[in-house]
Amino acid sequence: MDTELILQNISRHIQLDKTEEDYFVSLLQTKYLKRKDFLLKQGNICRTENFITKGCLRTYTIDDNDFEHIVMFGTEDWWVGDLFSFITQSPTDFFIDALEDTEIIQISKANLDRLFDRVPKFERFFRLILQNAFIAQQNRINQNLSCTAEQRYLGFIKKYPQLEQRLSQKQVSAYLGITPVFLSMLRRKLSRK
Amino acid sequence: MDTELILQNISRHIQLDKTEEDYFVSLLQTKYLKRKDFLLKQGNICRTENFITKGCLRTYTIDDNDFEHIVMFGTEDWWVGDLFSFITQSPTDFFIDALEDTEIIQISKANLDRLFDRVPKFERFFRLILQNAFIAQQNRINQNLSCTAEQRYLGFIKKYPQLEQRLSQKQVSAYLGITPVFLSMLRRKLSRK
DNA sequence: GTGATTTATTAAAGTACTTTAATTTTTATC
DNA sequence: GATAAAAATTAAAGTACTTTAATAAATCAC
Repeated sequence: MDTELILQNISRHIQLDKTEEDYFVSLLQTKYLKRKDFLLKQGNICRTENFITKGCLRTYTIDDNDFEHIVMFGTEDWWVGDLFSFITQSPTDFFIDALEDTEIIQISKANLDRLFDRVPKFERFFRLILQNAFIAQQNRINQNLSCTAEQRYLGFIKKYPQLEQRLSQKQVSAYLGITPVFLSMLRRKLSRK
Repeated sequence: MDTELILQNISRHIQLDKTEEDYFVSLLQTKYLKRKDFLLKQGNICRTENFITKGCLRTYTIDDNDFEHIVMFGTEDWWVGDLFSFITQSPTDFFIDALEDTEIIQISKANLDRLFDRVPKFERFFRLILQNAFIAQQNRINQNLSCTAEQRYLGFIKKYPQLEQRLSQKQVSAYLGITPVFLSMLRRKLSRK
């Protein structure tokens, strides 16, 4: 297993000694997803936290009219999963699938609980991860409230320039909360400027 | 200081012995806000986490056109503050003010850091608080993406029936992301049904 | 309690965004 | 490499929501 990226991710927040590092690594599993494979489906229980080492995932819902709404993207160096389902071990509302062939490192609920007991520093690590995610979400809510679709699109490509290249406009529009048709119109308008 | 509510809030997540409880309480301060008083203004640094024992606060931004957008309300038994500013001790983007005369219990950044050191259980407590807030935000983002204003309004009054009674329609509309005029139209339409 | 200020209501006109549908372009599949 | 499938573009008509403005109702301040 290639654990370089995940250990680096962790070392940005907490320092581990060799024993702790080895113990942590012993709790991990690698998983490969082909494009369009599901990591999680609505109604399932989310049994792992997942760190992406390669590829791209999306977390989304499907509404009553069969429209998809993307709550978040995840790519290299990101953690994904449904926290609520994971913590409560209850069925999730979300779908998570792969937009590209993807490689993830997983830790199960039982192993994470053991990890918290044995290396309490990880409580801090997951708190910090969560804090960052919380802040990002808060900003997104604020932008949804205060910005037009055009402003949100510009904000998105500014914040995630490399990600936008990898996504189809359909995916971007499902994240911004507009139709693909309208995104196409926006892009034309912007390119004429 | 009346610490009954805050200790009860904490005991829902972690168990403290008498010494820990006393130590925690020794780090707290009470503050009173009159209606319209500010707890935090854009550009200030958020220096405390705040637990509401009485009253009601709102966290909001003001956009370029002077419109207010409410990111969250807080009332009895809720924690409020700007986490990003608090953690990084950098200037906040948010305003927090009182919609009613309000009583809060505060803990400063320095005291919270001491608390984490001395009673590490509190790391867990704040992680759990944060998890709940994260999940609530995720649901809100999803609803913003997938629901009409009418559906969001109905969802809001269903989720916070008692809170809606205490708020003006102007505040509710600033939370839903619509104009007060349109909310008034929605309410009329719904009442005719 | 009275006047001043803020909030809510209503209507009419305007705009941002959606829907539908037809065509073109790109990507996936065998 | 040919065919099928999915994504992007464009235009035209429709709808959800905003803006403005005028009036009424509720709340605030002295």
